[in-house]
Amino acid sequence: MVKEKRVQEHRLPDLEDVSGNVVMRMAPSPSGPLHLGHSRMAILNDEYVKRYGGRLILRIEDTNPDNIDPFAYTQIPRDLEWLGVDVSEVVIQSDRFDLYYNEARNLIKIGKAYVCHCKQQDFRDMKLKGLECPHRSNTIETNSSEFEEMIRGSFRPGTATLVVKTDLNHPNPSIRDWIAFRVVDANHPRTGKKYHAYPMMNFSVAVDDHYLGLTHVIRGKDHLNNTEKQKYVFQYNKWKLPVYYHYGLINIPETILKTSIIKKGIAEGKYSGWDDIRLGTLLALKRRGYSPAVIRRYWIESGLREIDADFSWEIFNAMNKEIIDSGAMRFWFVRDPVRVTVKSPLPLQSRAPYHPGRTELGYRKYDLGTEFTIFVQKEDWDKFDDGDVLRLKDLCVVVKSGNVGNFDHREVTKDHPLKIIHWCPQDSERFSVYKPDGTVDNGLLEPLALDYNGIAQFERYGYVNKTADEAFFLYR
RNA sequence: GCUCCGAUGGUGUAGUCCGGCCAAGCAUUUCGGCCUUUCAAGCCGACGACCCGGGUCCAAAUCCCGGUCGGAGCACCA
Repeated sequence: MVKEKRVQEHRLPDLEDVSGNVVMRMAPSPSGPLHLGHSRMAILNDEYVKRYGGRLILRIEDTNPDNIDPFAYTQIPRDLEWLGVDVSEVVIQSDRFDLYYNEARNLIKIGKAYVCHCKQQDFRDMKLKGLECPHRSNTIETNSSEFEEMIRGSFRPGTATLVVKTDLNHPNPSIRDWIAFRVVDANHPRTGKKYHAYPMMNFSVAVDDHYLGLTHVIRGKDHLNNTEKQKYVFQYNKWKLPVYYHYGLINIPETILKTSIIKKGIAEGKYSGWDDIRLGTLLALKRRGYSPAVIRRYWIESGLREIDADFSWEIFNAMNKEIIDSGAMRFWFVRDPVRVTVKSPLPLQSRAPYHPGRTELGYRKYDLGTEFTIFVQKEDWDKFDDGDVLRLKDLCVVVKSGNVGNFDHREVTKDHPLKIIHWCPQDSERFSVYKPDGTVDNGLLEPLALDYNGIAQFERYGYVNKTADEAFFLYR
């Protein structure tokens, strides 16, 4: 009697309160292209929209002009396309100032927002103590006219904010009266100096989430407090709340993700660009040869749970290998080469499959003659002493004698295993593999590989993404 | 400090809501074996976990209480 195996399928849990189609969103700020960390929200949202049907809105949150890279407006949609995320609609917050202003006016009218002129530090101190700021009790008329002045640009930055009233006794000080608008004097990449009063994220997000008709919101745990703040706007307007999910924080080790650091590095010439393979941007991952499918699979497997976890490159790479291996042609790349002369009584020909599991793809064949030059890795060759017998992969068995390998009739069998090393023919060309740790491996690449583009496996070396001139190391 | 959240093998997760089919599944790593003219891939097998202490119950990974540990937030950033 064999116990039936339980079949495991990694599937995201169902969403709550789904009636018909869902409307979801992802809301990156255009500070730069998307990186691995961002991809989680994109994939999760996309998966659910695909499951239930509905719409996925890309909302670009560009309400902080100091933190915008114009390149991001065009690159983010491209990153998403590469990920296979289907965006139904793109919304840019800097197009929607009028909406935010009107909603603010409304909040003022119902007595739920006021214009405050406190110094930043004073405002914070009073909140901490649960005290009311002197402007909190201003009349609706005063607040309305002062807000219009904020909009017109009558106030200098730091001298006026619009504050949403919540509860000064809220146990969490950060939830108490929070700032909804501030005065910004900056040149916005899209709107220039047209606007002076800028909405804060918590305000514009609440308004947009409502007007865009979101049914479900999935985002990181770092927004837990923001969600609480935003709920006040929904409550004051009697709007229906979306269902919120907050997934846990993922620590992605040994990876450079911070946009500010990357930007600085590019400016200083430390990195070649957003696609420098040392970075964790999607552009870099693409260049190294990762499949977008692995990113999707990894995040689906990680699920929606609120646990903080470490990102596992080990598992990520294993998943990617599974996806790419069958398409990865095998080639010989000889690092740190030494010249070896092979001598044989009869002409030799080598024959190595492009893929050992897919022999229908054919073989790499070289006619070599009776005495010819090959290159092997110094590290390999040095492991043998004169008189040692070894196998040159897919070629022949030789006996080492200095820098000569003499043909030998012995075979590799189960009872007599021989060490097998790879090699490349005389007319191989110099080739470099760039690694994500910033180092470069120089060597020789076999002629039949030179025109190949795409994911390859350099035998006994590792998987790489090869272009005409160079290759980027993926992993072993 | 305050508020909130979480805790399943080395790692990532399933199961927890509605207690029993869980002497805990899957993946990865490691180690064996098979196959193989790559230290690749594939196949087979093994090792390995319910944070601690109480409680409820016939029965707890699952419910309750208390600890411990970890994380996030506490900006005129998003």
